[in-house]
Amino acid sequence: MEDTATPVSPQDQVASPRRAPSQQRSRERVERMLAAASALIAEQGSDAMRMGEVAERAGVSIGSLYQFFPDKRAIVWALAERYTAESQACIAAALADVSDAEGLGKAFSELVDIYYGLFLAEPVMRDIWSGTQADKALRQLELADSRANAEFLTAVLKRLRPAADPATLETTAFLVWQMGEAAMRLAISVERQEGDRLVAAYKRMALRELLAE
Amino acid sequence: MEDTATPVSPQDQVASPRRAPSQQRSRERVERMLAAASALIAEQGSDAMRMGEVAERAGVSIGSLYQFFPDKRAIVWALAERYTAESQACIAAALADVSDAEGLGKAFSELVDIYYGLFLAEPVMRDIWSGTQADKALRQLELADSRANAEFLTAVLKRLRPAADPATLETTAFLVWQMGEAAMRLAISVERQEGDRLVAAYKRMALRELLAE
DNA sequence: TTGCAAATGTGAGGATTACTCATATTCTGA
DNA sequence: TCAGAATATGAGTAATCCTCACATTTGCAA
Repeated sequence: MEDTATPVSPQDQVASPRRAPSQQRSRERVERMLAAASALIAEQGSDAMRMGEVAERAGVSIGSLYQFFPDKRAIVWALAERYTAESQACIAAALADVSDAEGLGKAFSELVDIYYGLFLAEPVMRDIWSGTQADKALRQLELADSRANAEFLTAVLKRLRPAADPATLETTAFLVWQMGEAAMRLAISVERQEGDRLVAAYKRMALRELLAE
Repeated sequence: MEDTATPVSPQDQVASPRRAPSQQRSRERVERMLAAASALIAEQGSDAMRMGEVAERAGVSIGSLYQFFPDKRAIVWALAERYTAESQACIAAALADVSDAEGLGKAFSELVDIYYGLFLAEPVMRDIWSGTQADKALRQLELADSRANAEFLTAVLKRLRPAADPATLETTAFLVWQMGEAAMRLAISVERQEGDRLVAAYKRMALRELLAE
């Protein structure tokens, strides 16, 4: 008795700028809007962020905000996109020239530390990735990002274990990466000391899996 | 000023019934409210659930709803609490008499299958645990639940590996359990086939960790 | 039974907030 | 120079959570 599934329900749609700023003036204003949003998220969390407050702090009208962002989530999404783009390059570089088990262990361990440090230090990043499960657009972005990152890991695994089934390696890499993100979220939501222990435990667990044959 | 002492910080406080129903009549009505909420969540998700709609479907006024639930999240929380209470007993039973590695492997594998099946079959459970990251009260409930479940696992590990450091075993069990919940959420958000593979990969990974020395 | 306090029931309306739109202003290119 | 595109504005709209003053029902002691 269900309706025929619509290909894309409005809720799932990824929000993109309603109109790309083409003039220098508007580009600067959009930057101010994002900066204001970022500051407010750091202070209160994205849920408590009010559109009127973003506009006021950016020194623009509420109408201007909606000129470039179709809705509230689009602003958060735009910020999230920047983080993923930045981190992706970093991850690619760290894993690019890994060629043996020892190298993987070292690179992976460092990556986890960097990520954990980022989560601890960047309230905006923390907030955005916490809300990730609830917001479908964000969830899709995170999944896409995670798949991309997992591919770097898959590439390394294929070099280290050429005999293994490629599909299995892909699944393993994707799972390990996602578990890492979940471990980070968990770690930052408990006491710092326990968080550290959990991250360390994750490292051991992940490496055991990555290096198993 | 208020005589009713409510020593609570509004944001983080776990929402409990504003007033426990003491008469038979009101208990039945509260049940109807929860049933209506459950149905609506199954249909549209808890985010799209409207308080007015819950009241209407339960055949009560909006005021009655707020007589027993301080806010919208409290309804979701009440439903979540039931699921956790139910599943906890099931988990305790499954792990209670595990005494060797083989038994753990079997019991754990079955538990994962049951959980995965539940997530796939129960839209309400799926929805509630998806929103878990965003809602602090829900997150706390899930953490508490997870710790409780991890304790059963810890007890088993202590029996199997009496020489190991207890604190390490506790961390391992908690992490493995949380990773399991994350794996479930991941698995149900991708294609069924990939989800199955991810759950299988999680099983291998978790068991390798649990049975390692 | 009767009376009364406590428990419960009600729904119009207050308050907040995301978002729109008619209109005004600024910019760009020919 | 000037038409039209891009941008800016903010009062107003709509949706929705939740309150509150008042009505009704229930439990129970006299």
